[in-house]
Amino acid sequence: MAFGKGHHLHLIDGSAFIFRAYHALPPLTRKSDGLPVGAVAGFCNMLFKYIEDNNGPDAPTHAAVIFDKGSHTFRNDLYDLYKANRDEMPEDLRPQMPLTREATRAFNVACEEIEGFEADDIIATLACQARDAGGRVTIISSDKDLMQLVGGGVEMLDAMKNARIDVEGVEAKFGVGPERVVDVQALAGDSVDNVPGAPGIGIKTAALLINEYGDLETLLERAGEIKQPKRRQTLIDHAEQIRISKQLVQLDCNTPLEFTLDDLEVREPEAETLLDFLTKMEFRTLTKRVADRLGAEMPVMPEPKADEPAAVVAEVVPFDPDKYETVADEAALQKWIDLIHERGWVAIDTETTSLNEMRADLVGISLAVEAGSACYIPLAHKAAATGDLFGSDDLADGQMPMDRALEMLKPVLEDDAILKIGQNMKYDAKIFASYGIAIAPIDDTLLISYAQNAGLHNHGMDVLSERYLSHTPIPIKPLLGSGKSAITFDRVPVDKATAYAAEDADITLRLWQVLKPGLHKAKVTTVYETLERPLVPVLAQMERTGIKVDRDTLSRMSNAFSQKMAGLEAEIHELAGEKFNVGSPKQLGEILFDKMGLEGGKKGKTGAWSTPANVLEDLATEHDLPGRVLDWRQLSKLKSTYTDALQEHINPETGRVHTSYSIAGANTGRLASTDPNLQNIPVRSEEGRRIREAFVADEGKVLLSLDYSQIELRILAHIADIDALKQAFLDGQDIHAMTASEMFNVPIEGMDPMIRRQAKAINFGVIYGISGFGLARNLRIPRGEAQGFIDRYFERFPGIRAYMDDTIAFAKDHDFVQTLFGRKIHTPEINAKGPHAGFARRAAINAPIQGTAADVIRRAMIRMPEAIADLPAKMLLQVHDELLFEVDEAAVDDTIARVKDVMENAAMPAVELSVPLTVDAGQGANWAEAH
DNA sequence: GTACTCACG
DNA sequence: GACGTACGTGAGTACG
Repeated sequence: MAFGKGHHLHLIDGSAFIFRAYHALPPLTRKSDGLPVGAVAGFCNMLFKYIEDNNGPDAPTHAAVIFDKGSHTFRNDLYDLYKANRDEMPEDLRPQMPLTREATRAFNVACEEIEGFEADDIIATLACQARDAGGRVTIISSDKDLMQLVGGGVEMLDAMKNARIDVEGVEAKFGVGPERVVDVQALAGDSVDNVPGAPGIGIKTAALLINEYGDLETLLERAGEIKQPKRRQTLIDHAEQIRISKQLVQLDCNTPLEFTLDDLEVREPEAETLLDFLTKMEFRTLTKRVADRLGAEMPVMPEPKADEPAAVVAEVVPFDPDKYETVADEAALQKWIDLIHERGWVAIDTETTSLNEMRADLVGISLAVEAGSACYIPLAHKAAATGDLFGSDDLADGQMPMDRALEMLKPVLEDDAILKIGQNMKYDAKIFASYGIAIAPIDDTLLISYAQNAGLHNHGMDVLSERYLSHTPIPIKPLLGSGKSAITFDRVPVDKATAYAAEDADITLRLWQVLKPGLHKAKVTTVYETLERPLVPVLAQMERTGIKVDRDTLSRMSNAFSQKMAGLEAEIHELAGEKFNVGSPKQLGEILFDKMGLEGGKKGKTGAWSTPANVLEDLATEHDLPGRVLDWRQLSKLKSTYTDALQEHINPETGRVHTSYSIAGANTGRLASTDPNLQNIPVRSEEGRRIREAFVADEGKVLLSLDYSQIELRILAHIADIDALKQAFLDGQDIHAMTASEMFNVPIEGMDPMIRRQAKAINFGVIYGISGFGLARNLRIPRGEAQGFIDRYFERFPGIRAYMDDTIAFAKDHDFVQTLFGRKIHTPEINAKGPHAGFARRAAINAPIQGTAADVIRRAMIRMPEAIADLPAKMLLQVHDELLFEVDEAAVDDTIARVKDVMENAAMPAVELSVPLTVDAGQGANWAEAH
């Protein structure tokens, strides 16, 4: 029966499948000969999934995969720049192209291509024919160029989002119906295909115009009527270019075909042909799945040799918790250790009783050696006791002794030839360190993602799994519960623990397979290998060392603060004439602005009064109350955040505070310190500064603080290449005084401190992406005056303006900015419109400077352990431009010399800065003295 | 959970 | 012409 009513044609955009497969998978190769087959593997998986998903009641009666063929088409004759901006096809993809055709035929799906025609035109022609014959059509593609075909029984299916696109979908995308899509595209152009369109007109404006004038021809004829002068002129000037653009985007429904719709009838795959092909490609898992599906026997496949790592499994293996093994005895563990030796790598994850590594006890270890192949080794799970709400303290059955397991694993974990892969390896490294195991070498999926994707998204396992594996990990919450009833992992039943823990290792391994090749593609391999990965053992050691904090000092201060606060509170209530919660900005606002009627208050987005310090400072001239509140707030902050909270963080076993640094916390490359944050211990106010007296050196030792002097300004001077600034640094001048001297024509000798202060504010402002508003607020001067300063500054240092413009232009082009060491910081909002834009611009200006400084100190830290290995000195803390050490009194001078040398030369040899980096040193019995 | 406030570089 | 603005963090408290 000829194709007609009741028939349903599926047209698959083959190129789209290929490119998705290519980019989604790591560059896999065929084991036997190294032929690149990653895209073919992904293509086959997608095709197989498509076939499996389409055998229901709405199954297609006809189907074909359509490919492009030849690079020159009639569109190139119309416009020689058509698709001229396309990158060359990647080297390792080219040889896979014929294989995708072969794969399609092997699946017994019609495979069509015509020399000199784009797939889109063949699809258009077939869709028109099928529609005219009264049948239905589904185009499987997300290419917006094909949207013009939708309607009259033709729909699209975006396989990636699994979303059907009908007429309404097209209208949502283009703002017009399918029949006017080409008109909109002709106006808007298309940067992907290099279709010029009308400059300055995008989809939104194009749809607006087409809807107003009906169609493109009418619009062009009546262009003179358009009100907006710029738009009118654009359309008049570029009418011809727009008409050509329309021809470029208009699909051709009259492609000469050498086959008919009836040739595309759906056929069952032939088992032998298909399995032969898959076997030839050496797709083990897919071959197995296809064999199962077709009821055929699994063909014999060449086994990977035992003495070399197996090929990365190319196929997408489904997640299946039932497949994970619980390892309960030595024999089972030995089997896994053998597998690890065969592979040369293993993904590993530890389960413990606490997120705080210093207090955590090991509960179990999970391992994964290939996608879908993972195990969990329970080691300290507690038995569930009947009738006892709190469970038993006895160990559960079916676990091997922890000592024995660690004894067996230690040689593997410390084996130079075996790569240990983890997600946030610093955590696991610290756990293992507490059991005397120095895990190395390592890879860390969190850091691999950070190196290539900083600024785009977070790098936690949940996010990465969703994003790169389309898989939602088993949540931990249901296992542990929350709040008071929460249990620790050792109380989780072993079977549930296995499903959860082994999956984590499995996910980690798959993430590594997907993400690791991306380092090279993004050209950040060096960043990862010199700035991220080596930091893991360094920070692990620093965190485990911790810093001694004197509880009595904190406790005494806390009591003193309490008393002062009580006095202030009474005064405040007296002044207010009523009692209220001084700590509530909402209540305070009501007292100040509603009751007392003071001016100058602003409300936040919740409608409550906002009472930040700067507002209270202004009000303090009017009334006594705001000043008291400011004093109270300072004490409250110091007490709650520092003197009280810090005591909670003193580890009872070590008597020290062990912060945790997140390597991937800040987008710019800075570290972030948590639990507690030791990077924001007070220093600016005299009262707060005394908190630092509680950070002390152990007996017989001294604290050393070494910090970079003006590192960000030096880096700015280098990057922006400002001769005057560079010279000032070379001469060892006071940089703020020099700036003031240049700007205000005053001599450096005997300079008014106010002038210098203003110059200093400007220097900082420059680093932050200065604005008149921001500077005005900071210096508390009128906005116009601040703007005058900025103008004068740029006049005097034109290179700074050039640097800013260049940086923003670079960010707009690339969607990222870079540090001197190649670290990429993505700026996804840089091309956004509206209030985000200014924000993104300033962040883009700041990121290379802040990031380069962060890179420098990272390099210093990574070199430090070796540099001070023979000294009785330990590195304790990092505070962005400062490193804190604890050292025997006798070795103070040696340590200072050694550390200074490492820090001042940290940029070299990778980068030779044109300004010197200088480091100041201080020492004392506590941090207040040392700083 | 979000908003506000404030500590640091 | 109006709007909203210094960059990067973490944490404690109030409040719905």
